[in-house]
Amino acid sequence: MRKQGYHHGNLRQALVDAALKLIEEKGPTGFTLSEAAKLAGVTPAAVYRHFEGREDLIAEASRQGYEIFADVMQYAYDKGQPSALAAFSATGRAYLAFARRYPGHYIAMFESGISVNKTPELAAVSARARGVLERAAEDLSRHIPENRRPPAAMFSAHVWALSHGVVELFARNSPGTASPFPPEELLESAIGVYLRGLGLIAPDC
Amino acid sequence: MRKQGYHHGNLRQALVDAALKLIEEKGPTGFTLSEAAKLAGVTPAAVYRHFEGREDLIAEASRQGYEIFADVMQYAYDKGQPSALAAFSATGRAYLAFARRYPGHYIAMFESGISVNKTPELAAVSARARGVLERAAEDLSRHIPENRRPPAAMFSAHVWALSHGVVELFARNSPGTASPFPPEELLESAIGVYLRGLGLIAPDC
DNA sequence: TGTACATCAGTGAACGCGCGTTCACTGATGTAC
DNA sequence: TGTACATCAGTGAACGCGCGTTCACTGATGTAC
Repeated sequence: MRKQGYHHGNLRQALVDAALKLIEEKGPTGFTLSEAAKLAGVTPAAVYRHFEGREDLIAEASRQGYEIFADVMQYAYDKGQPSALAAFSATGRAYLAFARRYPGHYIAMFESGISVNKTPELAAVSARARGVLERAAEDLSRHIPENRRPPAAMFSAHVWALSHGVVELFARNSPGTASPFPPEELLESAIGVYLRGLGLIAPDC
Repeated sequence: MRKQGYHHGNLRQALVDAALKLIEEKGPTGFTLSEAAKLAGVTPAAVYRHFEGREDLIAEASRQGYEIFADVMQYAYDKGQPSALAAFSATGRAYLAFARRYPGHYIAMFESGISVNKTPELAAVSARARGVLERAAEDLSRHIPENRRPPAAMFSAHVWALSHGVVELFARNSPGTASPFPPEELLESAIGVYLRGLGLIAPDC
């Protein structure tokens, strides 16, 4: 995607990529329109040919992140089938894997302060992602005796929160809160204990 | 703490309070030195009589937060004694309660990007807080048969991550990720399932 | 194939703004005698 | 109790900076004939 003359060729995506890189490096705070433009080899004013402004650019970065995120979760879910348990665990792992592989997207999605309701497209794709995890939870909840089955939405919220917490606290170098365990192990073991608590896997293994 | 004349009386703390209020309202991004000074009824330059600069002010806000946080956790732990289980659950609940009651502090501590190693005092008090949760986890882990007991540090990391995730995703109005459950219930139920998974509470109740 | 022209995607200069920080200053306070 | 003076905690003006955004412009591209 090198700029070669007056016209860039694919400036829109180049700007998104630049934004993602900057967000990853400096956080959503550190990201500036001007710097993203510079990184893409273009004048700040050029950005306005493709986006309404700074917020709009971040929103697009976030949208692309949710798109990947939803795909990744869906893929993990499908791969775990037909075992509801395997599908559920896989989506949890996929969450963490996504956060580690696409940190810029992750930050744009969850830490940039952009509301998921900023645009209809963003709302739709984030709903799709949440939907996958909720479906996995629902499948799983059918294996629990009906009378003491907690709502599936609660399941998925639990795992979502757990995954997000692990990412924020332990998968970043962030607030010095180093853990003696790698995040993957932490999440895996937590989900293991959790599923045992639901009576979905054998008590000792 | 009203300013009455040329001298303020307690400007240092007034600035911290102003910073906390602004951080709570606008996030760590939205917080500016100048605005905090204005809120305290003082010229931006006056801030430099009490702090080295913007970062230093945030660090102090964070430090005060950790101080309260550690106290709250300690109190919860003590109150749960002598039951290791009660003490452990109480610290988890205390985490969430703190986040809800002191949102400005919480954000300064965990979302402002200030490293816990910024100053020795900050490092010390954050270690104290973490220590309480780790001790609660250790007490609890003694009730698990030794041969299949996971490390206590892992426990506490799990609960810490879960609590943080619940706060970030569901206890804020933030990224439109509304949940049909109140955060307290979410955390309580998740910890319940988790403890059941550890075999520490009865399978069905 | 060649020319005229519309459309598009960039430029570059300029803007107003609020930021963090500095500096010499001055008003208020407290202490020594 | 009163005066002189050191210390302290503020002021207010100024700075340089980089930001997001606007505007009239111009160079490149593609299409019609």
